[in-house]
Amino acid sequence: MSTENQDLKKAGLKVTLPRVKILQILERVEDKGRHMSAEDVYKALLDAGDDVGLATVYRVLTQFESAGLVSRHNFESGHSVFEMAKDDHHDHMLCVETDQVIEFYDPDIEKLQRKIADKYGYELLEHSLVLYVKPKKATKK
Amino acid sequence: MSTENQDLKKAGLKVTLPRVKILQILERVEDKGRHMSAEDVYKALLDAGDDVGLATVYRVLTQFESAGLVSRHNFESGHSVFEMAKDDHHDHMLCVETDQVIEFYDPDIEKLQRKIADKYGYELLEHSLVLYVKPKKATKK
DNA sequence: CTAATTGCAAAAGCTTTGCAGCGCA
DNA sequence: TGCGCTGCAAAGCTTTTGCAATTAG
Repeated sequence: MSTENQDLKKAGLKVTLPRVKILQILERVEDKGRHMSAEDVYKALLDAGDDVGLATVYRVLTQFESAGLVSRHNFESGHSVFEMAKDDHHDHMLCVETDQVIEFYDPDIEKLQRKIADKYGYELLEHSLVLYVKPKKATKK
Repeated sequence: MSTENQDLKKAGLKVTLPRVKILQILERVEDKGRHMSAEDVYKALLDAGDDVGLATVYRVLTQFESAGLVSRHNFESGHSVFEMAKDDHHDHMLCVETDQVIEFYDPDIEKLQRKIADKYGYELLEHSLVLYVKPKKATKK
């Protein structure tokens, strides 16, 4: 049995066509450094010839999020984007020109954040850090 | 003439009751370490007996943002919150228990962010950093 | 006076929900 | 077979927009 199906079972979700397809789409796009909105996933399904309702896409993505299979982000206001959940924490860099998503982890930044919260008398629960970037100009020869 | 009115004129906006009132509300709440949504501002206006339409609140807040008078944030998904614009850049700490907003600036974090973007071949344009925190437990005597 | 502004209501995105029928286990 | 799942359409929220009436300068 495929990995996707095992993941679904483990999450207590029935192995249905919409769920499997959506997982595959998210996995495939993962390599390209892109995140998808519910609408994106929906269109990808239609393009692939799979007739899945938009409401189902939303429901499935929400279930996946609860199950810890995917993470939801709200980079741009107005809509959510999703990515396959990773085991390790990471922050995001978003290229405003190519829409590329780069994930990174910096222990120093993590440490500084805890220190700052502490300084103000708080305990850090979680954080959201997004860097908006553009490609560096090529250096002149 | 009041400061608000000068700010409005400078922004090329006519000095109208809704705009003055909204500015006042934002300034007043500024001291309490809170940010307001459009709906919050709208309710505050009604409470104060000022009959301003919700659409106007949205329009005015958007104009203020364009004019650089206020900043818009999208901490929680689903809606925007506003604060009076500050001259200096700062990030936010959000207490999940009291809804208090603490603003902070850490030069080391700023520097690290530029360094990380650079490492990946990008130039840092801007960033969004929000720390979600809760009050530290009181230390035992 | 006249262009800017406002209020109301309608409409537009994104997302959720109710319900009847379909399908996995 | 039975409960979970899906599709469709309708509804919910936040925010925007069209338009006629109002108002600041």
